[in-house]
Amino acid sequence: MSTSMIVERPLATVDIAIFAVRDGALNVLLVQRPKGAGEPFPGSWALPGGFVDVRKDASLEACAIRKLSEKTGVRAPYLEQLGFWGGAKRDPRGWSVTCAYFALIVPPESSVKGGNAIDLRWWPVEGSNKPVRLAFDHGDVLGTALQRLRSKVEYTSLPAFLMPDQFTLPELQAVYESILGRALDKSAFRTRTLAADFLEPTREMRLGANRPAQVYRLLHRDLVYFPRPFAPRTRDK
Amino acid sequence: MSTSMIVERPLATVDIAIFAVRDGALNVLLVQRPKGAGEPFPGSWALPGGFVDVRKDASLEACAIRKLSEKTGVRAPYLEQLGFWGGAKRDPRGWSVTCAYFALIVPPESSVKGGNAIDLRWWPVEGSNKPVRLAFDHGDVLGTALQRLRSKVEYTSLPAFLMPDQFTLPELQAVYESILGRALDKSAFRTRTLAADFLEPTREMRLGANRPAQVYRLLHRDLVYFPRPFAPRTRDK
DNA sequence: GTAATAGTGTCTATCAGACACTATGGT
DNA sequence: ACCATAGTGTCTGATAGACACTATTAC
Repeated sequence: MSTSMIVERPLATVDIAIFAVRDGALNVLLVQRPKGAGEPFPGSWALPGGFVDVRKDASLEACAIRKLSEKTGVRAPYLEQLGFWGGAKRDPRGWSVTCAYFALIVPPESSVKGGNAIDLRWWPVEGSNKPVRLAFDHGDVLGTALQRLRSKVEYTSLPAFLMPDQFTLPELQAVYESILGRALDKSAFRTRTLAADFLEPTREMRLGANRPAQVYRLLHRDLVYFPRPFAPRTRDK
Repeated sequence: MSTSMIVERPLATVDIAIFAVRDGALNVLLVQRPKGAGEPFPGSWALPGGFVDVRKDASLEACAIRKLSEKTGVRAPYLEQLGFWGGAKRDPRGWSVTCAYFALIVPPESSVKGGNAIDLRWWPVEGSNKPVRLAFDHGDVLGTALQRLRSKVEYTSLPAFLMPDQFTLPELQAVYESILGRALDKSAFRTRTLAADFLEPTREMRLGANRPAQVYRLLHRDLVYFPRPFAPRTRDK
């Protein structure tokens, strides 16, 4: 049971499924694997991430925040644990464990070139399709992340973290609808959202070719759970 | 970015929060740390677990199932991922990651001595108190496990996995109530539980000093989500 | 019968969905 | 005035909690 018994340690990586809304559609950020000799899955797309650096990183979360900041420049994302995947076969280099995170960000205005990242690309998550065949078991990881996202959208304020600082209720509703893939009733949406008490009206109104909309901002950065999920449609006439 | 760059790998462990109901109360299984020289937290109680064995274990889940079987003899527990904890400071032996699982079992009739485990003990989880000061950051892990358990009890069939093969509805309700720490309405409980369609009546009745109760068994081993959580009390007169 | 618990029926408060209605800007 | 979208009011169906009621056994 002592450390000396441990002959071999698994590889340890951190990977992040980073989501953002671009042009009204949910996107995930992927990175292309290097093509050097001995690299696993050369040229394939993968979730951003990599080995834990036991010198630089004080914790797994610090590691995730570092990687996310390196790739996107975003410093305060919504970040939660997604899960872990570990086994002998998932990485040809050996027994490996990945601790996967789930991040929601507001996409940086410039392209996502916070660092040296030219092999970085946003991929739309259309329907339930995976963007491409991903490296390692990242297809599973991304699938789990999408499941988590869609499930939490039913009963939490998650999509609020995909919004810019200022937004209107119809804009927020559109994001809910685009992730859920179905329309929601305006009245019910407004009632439950405002009752959940995580939005604060600003003094501004969003002007357009119609009646202006109240602009809101987040009151705090906590995830709020609604008392019930959106009900499945009852009257289907 | 290649493997050769990795000078040091973190330690990788798997730990399991194993819960069971004993004498009507929720218990967690803990193991006492060995007292040998160089051992971290000698004599402290900890969650069962230990290093991943890259020779024996095909995956993290296989590792968890192996450890659980070694400690309890139970082969088909309810098992889900709980989360991961990793950092430089949590284990004095070095930068370490633990992948923590969450298991619900029916306590073996004999004491929990499936293996060589004499330093193994069930601890009641009274109120929200931790049983003792635990080794490593296992207090945090156990706290998270309890939170998860209590939260899921509000809106899933989780407690069914703490029941023996055959049980009655009042028995199941008692388990819900003991985990939640509050009474539930009998009628509402029956309606929602039976509507969720994961119980199958057997031909047996549980006899006692009163009207016999229908005995049920699980229809399948999937976790069922109720459409809503138990509502907070509305009429509090 | 009495005690005790299992199980049912009924009422009501709540609330989300449906949907029609009003409000308010641009053009 | 007309359009388009923001925002509100009202009805209704579904359902969980409350709680009283009935059912069935042991004694």
